[in-house]
Amino acid sequence: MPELPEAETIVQELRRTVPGLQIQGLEVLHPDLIRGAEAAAFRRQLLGSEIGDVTRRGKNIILDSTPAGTLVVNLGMSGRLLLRRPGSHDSEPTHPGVIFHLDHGVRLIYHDVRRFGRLELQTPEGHRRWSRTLGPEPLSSSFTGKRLGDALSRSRSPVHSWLLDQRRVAGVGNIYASEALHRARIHPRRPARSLEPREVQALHRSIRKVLREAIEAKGTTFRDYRTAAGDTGTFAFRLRVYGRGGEPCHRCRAPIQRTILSNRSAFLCPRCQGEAGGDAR
DNA sequence: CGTGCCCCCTGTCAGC
DNA sequence: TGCTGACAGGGGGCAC
Repeated sequence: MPELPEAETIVQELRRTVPGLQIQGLEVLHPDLIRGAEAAAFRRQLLGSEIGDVTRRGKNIILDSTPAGTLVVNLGMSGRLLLRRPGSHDSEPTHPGVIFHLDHGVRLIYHDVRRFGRLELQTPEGHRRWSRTLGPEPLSSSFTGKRLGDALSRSRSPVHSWLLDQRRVAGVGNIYASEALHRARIHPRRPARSLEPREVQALHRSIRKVLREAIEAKGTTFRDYRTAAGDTGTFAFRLRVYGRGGEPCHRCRAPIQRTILSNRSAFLCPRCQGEAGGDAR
């Protein structure tokens, strides 16, 4: 569910509150959410630690905690990281998984209906190793059109599936893959290596643009995603293809199609995104 | 190694 | 009013 813009939104909100707070209590209500260690060890190491910087890698939320290590939170499909201050009038979450009790009565609640999400405490060395398995950050200056083109040229996968692979580019998921390909006018089934140089450049630009715009809108809420404050993101109103099967393309009015690629839905405009390639229009 | 498919889990909604 | 099946922002594991 949550992709880079949703994780980034949560990080920005957490940064305003949690750095400097100590973990006074920790409830692990669903031990199956804890990766890489027993829930008891996870809890023991984090108790008493102080949360430092909050950052992001791809779709993952990273909380430095001293001396425990690096806490990596992946939200899966339905995960939320909710911040609750004492005296909050918000209703209690229905599916809490892990609750961090911080200083001053502040609670950080990991909430997840489907429990596809994961929390993992990593050592500095383990964290570096894990980070190296992910592709470049698409909003960083090191993510260039040339680098994208080189990587695409080594794969026969449909470009939509390629974009979902976190080892290629970190942070793009099903919504923004469909959106970026529509903006770049590339059919999602095109083999990655078949893209022309100008199509690679268009895709590079559209990935960065759609991610930036979605961050500005605090992400896309379809059903489960919420910001740390519990708000919905507003980018759903600005989606051009995702979730719009049968509705007219905003550009050419042709009906948007839904198709299946490696068991995930991909949305496209069959007229704007010709399967044969950029020259076939 | 790269690629495709199944599965993890719960909730919601459309169709009968 | 149920029941059943399809589907949902992700990703790990396994077979080929």
